[in-house]
Amino acid sequence: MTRAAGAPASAPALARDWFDRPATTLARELLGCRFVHAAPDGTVGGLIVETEAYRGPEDRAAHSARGRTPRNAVMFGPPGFMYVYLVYGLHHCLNVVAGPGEKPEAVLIRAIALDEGMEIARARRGPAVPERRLASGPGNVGAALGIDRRHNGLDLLDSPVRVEARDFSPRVIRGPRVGVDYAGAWTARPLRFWIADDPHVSRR
DNA sequence: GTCGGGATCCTCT
DNA sequence: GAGGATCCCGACA
Repeated sequence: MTRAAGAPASAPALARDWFDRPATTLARELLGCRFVHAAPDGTVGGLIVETEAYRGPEDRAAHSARGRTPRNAVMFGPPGFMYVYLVYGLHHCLNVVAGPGEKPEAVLIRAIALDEGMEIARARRGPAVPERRLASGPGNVGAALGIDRRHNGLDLLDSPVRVEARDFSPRVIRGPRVGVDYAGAWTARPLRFWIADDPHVSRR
């Protein structure tokens, strides 16, 4: 992956239509896009390098599999919104709601290669954490970017959190998702996507 | 109201 | 590789 060092280039935020497609497609297309959170204590952002697609109600691993609830209601809304939830009572996982239309699909952001606000991320994660692990793994992404349940339901087109178009085409590898052993036939489906040879990917 | 489980991560062995 | 941390959510009574 090649990209100029130093200050990240500014790219236009993506339009609603861009998010309006199945999670499998969106999970691929999000790789290489910049994810940015302009928090009150500073801006942290970087390139998305690892994602997982969670399909509609038929996907037993997806939170939408058991129907609409107060927690997962955002998934049942329009695409381009954030779905944030707490797992294991500790970690906030960050999803982008996909389409098509209001089909309850979403893409989990599993790893980001930070290129902005590294010192802020380190302050949140701890001084001993190596750079490549600052936002590697879904729980770490939430921690590094300062995302929690207060961000659930935010519009990526109109909030301090946004996604910017990518300016290159990464080489993408796909494989089974992580931590969904309970999902029957869906466990082995290759719905996890990552950029080949990127050191920030959580499980290589 | 109660209870069991979970889209994780880190430390220790 | 194993196990603990930690608490919200959803199912059920």
